[in-house]
Amino acid sequence: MELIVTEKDNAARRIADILSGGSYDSSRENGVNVYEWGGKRCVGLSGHVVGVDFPPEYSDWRDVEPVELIGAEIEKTPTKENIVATLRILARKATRVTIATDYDREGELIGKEAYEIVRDVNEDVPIRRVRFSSITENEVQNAFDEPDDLDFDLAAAGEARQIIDLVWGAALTRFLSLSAGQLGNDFISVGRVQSPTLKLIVDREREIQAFDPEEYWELFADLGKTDEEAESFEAQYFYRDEDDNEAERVWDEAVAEEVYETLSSASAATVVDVNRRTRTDAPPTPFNTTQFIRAAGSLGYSAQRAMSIAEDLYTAGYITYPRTDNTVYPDDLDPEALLDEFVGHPTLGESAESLLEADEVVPTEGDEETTDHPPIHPTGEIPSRGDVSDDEWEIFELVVRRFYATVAEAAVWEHLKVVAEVGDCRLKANGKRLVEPGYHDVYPYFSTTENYVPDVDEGEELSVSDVELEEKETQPPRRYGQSRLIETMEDMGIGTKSTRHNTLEKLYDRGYIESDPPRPTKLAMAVVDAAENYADRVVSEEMTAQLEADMDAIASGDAGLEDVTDESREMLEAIFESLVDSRDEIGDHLRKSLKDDKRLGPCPECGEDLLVRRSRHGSYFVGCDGYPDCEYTLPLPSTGKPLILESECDDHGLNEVKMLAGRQTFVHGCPLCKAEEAGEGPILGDCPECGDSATSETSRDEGAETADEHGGELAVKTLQSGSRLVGCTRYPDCEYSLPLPRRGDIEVTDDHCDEHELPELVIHSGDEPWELGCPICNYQEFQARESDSGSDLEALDGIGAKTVEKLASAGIESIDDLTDADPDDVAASVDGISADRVRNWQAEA
DNA sequence: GCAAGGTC
Repeated sequence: MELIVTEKDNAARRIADILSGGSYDSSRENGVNVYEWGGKRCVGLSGHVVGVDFPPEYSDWRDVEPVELIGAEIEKTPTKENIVATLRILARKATRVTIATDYDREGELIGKEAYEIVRDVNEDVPIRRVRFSSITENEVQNAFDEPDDLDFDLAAAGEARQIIDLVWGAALTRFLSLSAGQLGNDFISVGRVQSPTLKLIVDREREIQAFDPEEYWELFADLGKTDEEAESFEAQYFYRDEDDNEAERVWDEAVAEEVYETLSSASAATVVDVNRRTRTDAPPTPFNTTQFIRAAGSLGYSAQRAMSIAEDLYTAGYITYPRTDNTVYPDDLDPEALLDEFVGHPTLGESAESLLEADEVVPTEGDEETTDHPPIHPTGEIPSRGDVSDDEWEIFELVVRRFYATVAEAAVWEHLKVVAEVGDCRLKANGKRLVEPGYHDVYPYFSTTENYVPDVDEGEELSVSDVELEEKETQPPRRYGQSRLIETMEDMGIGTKSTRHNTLEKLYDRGYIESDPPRPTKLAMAVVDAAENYADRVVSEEMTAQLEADMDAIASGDAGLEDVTDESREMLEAIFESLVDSRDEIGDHLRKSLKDDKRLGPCPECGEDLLVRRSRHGSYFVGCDGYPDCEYTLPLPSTGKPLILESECDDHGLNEVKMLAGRQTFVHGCPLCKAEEAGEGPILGDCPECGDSATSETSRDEGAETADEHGGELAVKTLQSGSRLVGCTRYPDCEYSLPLPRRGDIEVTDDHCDEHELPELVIHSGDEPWELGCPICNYQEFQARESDSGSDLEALDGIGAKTVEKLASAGIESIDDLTDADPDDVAASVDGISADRVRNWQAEA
């Protein structure tokens, strides 16, 4: 039996299909698909099925000096047990094994991993390697006709990367985490790819912080043809700077005022130059992963989300493999045949038909041509609108239309630049018009906004109106968005098409960046600081550049794996020599930054810092750094993850808080203001659900360093809406609440309810005070009455059982009846109810 | 519980 091993299941199935002429059988072994035909079996791995790690005796971070990891042995262990097991079973019976993993460096290493598993159970079986650049009939048949051997040097290059990444990453991650005492979930990570990416974000933030805005002025005027009623158009003042370049910004206010005077007092401007030119706007190149992420980003998708949708569309067979660097369609892609698949489709058909009308369909090409996967394009399989979600459809359509665009005509713009003179001041207007929409017709994702400037002749007089002098400030550089970061990573050569979006996600998870576009936390700044000072290499792109060069040397046989990894280990040893002496200093800085990220401002009770903390249950709250001496706390909303904003509350000097919860994200504001607005009134007694006297089993967590240790109490609260209730002081962790009437002053009496140990309440409104009694008893009675009368009218202020009866006599049995009724009619037919009272109820309803 | 790289 011949065993064929591919990198993934999908490739295994397609190769089986090609080699068997469609006549393969499939079965499942340990949850792994095996395709079988005429004495051959084909099985797909799932990328790497073994991983590198240190032996178990190194696994306790506190027991091992991080520097010891540098010289530690490294083991390879199966990470996908079921696949490894299946491979072993099949390999025992095999008389020949063919490795058909992806045609790239990592594919060679994955192939070698399969090779070693096979060799382990079958010493003699011949093992060969086939390489093909895309899974098509021709390529695959040719590859199998001319098999080759595994390239062990190329695989070794990949292994060197694994070792260097693990040793540097693990040793430095553990060192920083230990120095700051951050063990467990909140460890502080460092790595060859993540750290330079983080530095990129931090460097930009430093520029922003150091930015000193400068004032400048810009001047605009509307110009119009005097002889007709054509629309006027906006023109901007400019001058020639020292380098004879056109400049629009005026840095001197006096000069700006002078120009303003000249323009305002002018009655006409003379056209001194008219410049017309056409510009071809070439259609975009085929999608690689990065450009796909960028396009999806402009539709509002995060990098991670875009990739996840693309993976789903790929698995379902609608688009090709989404992880690719390739921007050149392979020879075997027939664009016309692919366009044909869309002909007649209700929304995508028309564009395809128009493209097929061209004499020749020639796709664009990008700069990068690789051999493993084609650029992302539709397969020709089209989902029904109901088969996929709206987001999936939007991404699918984007991929389809990008393919359309790559085979469409260029667009043509006509630019018209007009320069007019007023005295010695010059004004210019840039008009543009899309004369040939070209690919924009089939790819509507780029802006095609035109700017109107009419035809004018040199020497023509134009009217001048609406002269404006605008005072502006230079702006700091903009933060990188997710897609810009991924593009920059690609330019720097760090990460791969498959990992760059995950790296960003990792930075979010580690608490290094927040929000979108991502902003670095104080912790991130401190980590980059520390790395720059002591391990500059790990935050630089050179580490990757050097690694790439070393890997090339290994692959070409000019260097051995050991030479490269030994040298790398020596460099890391040298770094650790200076690092260990500064352990405390580094740890202090990291700890301080971690606290800065959580700090809101001074505690109103003791003056220490108020910090955002997390309870054992995962909910967030504000607690005092002086705990346990100071037990001051404030609640935070239960939805979302708090983000501390730069803005401060004027009253309390606390930073405002935003709650990040996807689309439900909202600004909560100053938590102390919120607590005051919530108007916590007098404390009535223990909360029956979470109070100290509550007998609930889930109420306590021993040793939790949070306000949760104190039982909740019931207080009278006034919400922002103005409605009042009796609620728990531990809200939002405890949502216990009791209703209170909307109007009237609440008196808390000294009498207590025997059953609930709460004070009796009296409501003062109008002439006679109303004894509400214990709020729990009151609520229970209310519920009982409501279930008796079955009417929702009692929910309204001042409607009790008696009023319900009265209203029923007038045919009003529900809130709906009441809102439909005429207040005067009701007052006329029901004794003791005024029209005004009815109007109040209607307003309330 | 560390990295980065595959893949789902």
